[in-house]
Amino acid sequence: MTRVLVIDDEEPILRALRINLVAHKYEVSTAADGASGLAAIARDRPDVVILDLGLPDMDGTEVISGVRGWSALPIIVLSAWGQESQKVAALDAGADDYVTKPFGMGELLARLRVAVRRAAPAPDEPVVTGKDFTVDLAAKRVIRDGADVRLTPTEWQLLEVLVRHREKLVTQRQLLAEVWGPEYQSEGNYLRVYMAHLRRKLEPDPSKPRYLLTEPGIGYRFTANESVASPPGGLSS
Amino acid sequence: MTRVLVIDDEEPILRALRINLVAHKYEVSTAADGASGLAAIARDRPDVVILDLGLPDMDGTEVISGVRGWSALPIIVLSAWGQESQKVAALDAGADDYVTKPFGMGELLARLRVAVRRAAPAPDEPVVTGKDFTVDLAAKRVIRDGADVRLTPTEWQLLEVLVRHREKLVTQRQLLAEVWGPEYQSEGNYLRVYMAHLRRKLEPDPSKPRYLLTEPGIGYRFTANESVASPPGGLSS
DNA sequence: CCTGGGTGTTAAGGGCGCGTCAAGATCAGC
DNA sequence: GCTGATCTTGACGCGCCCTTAACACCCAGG
Repeated sequence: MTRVLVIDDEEPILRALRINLVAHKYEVSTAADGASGLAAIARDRPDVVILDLGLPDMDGTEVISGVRGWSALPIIVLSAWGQESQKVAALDAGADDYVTKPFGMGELLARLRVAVRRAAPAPDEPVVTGKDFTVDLAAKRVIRDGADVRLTPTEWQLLEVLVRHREKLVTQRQLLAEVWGPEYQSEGNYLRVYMAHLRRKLEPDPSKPRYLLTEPGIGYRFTANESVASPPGGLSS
Repeated sequence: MTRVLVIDDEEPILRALRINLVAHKYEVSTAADGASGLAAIARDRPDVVILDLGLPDMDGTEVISGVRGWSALPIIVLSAWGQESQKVAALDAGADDYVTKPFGMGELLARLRVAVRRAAPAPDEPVVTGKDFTVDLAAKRVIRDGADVRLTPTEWQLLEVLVRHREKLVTQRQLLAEVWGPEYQSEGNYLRVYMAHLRRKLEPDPSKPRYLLTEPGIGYRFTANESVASPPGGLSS
């Protein structure tokens, strides 16, 4: 079920949106100001955000750029005023769409469908397999030696981010922001602890990782093919 | 330059759009009806389409679904009427955005930027390859003789700056500022040490650099093609 | 031939990031 | 309220990376 976060301080609008969204099979959560909205995004990770610009505590574009610093999730902006410069500012700050009040619920729902449709471009290979285990992203399962490997929620989130970017290097900041939230970007300890967990559960020899590789000082990389030969020239000094 | 196709049958709107878009550095082509519009999309492959729904020969949603059958290029719909059901139909048919006339040119340009921004997830050329090695900026990976070359964080940052400005000369001050920070602009030693590291790891003959060239007294240059031939004839002065 | 500025090369030491472990805190289920 | 699992937090040792310095080299000019 698609999860929508509505950030708005006007009670009637909030209620109308909630009723309509729930009726169309969305899972709805709400926040009444920008600060709690940002916190809710970091905590709940909704699939799409509907953001009213007329918030009591901060400017709407601040909320947008606060999110865009670490996530690309779709943001649809609502606004009461027709100020064109405000529309331009919000769109350029990173909003995906802009709807002016009063708006028709049918239109908002259609724009919501567009945003969600566009954000789900991953019907490709949900199963990644190494020689020692298989990761099924869609089924959220890891199979090793024919048996399920039990992963805790945090372990799974971390593995999922790495597998989605397989073969690519993912920086520590990016991993921390996507798994723990943007305010944890300096807690490098978490990464080391949970990478150790994953390696103990997945690697044939946890002390010599073949799949979950460390790039010292930068981040981590998940790789399925073992094309890690020793360079012929060597690094000998 | 971003290429925009405008499909509209009203001459004044067409002219206004063309003038504004060209003024903002877009490359503009036009079509006056749905059939020629579809033909133009197939032939020219524009980066984004602006489509007026009020076409003489066919319904706008037919044009949209005709495109969506084989391409995901961004489509922004223009319409004179406020009919909500029409908006919903166009958006559900696959349009990315819907702007109602009369519209402000600033808003349309902002929505155009959003569409282009979203359709171009690869703004930089991530892979640069020489004859002896390959640099993959997106994956943060260097491959030489089929094997990964291990680079330390500083080595990678330095290489990244040089590759981003490939073929261009980068001054020492600029390199120092981008890798070590603006307060290190006089530490010329660092540069020489790390250039030596990179050359030892990447160059076939580190003492005779072919890719990481020194411009004495100014800075360094990364070059992939060795088209720096000396004139064969003897026209020396 | 000598001199000096800019460059290339190498080596050594100190600091820091990484892996590891374990105990306390927090949460979920019964 | 208890119990087990999970998350958080701190400490510690090792290896590697950055820094730094010393020296050889090339070239231009005196």
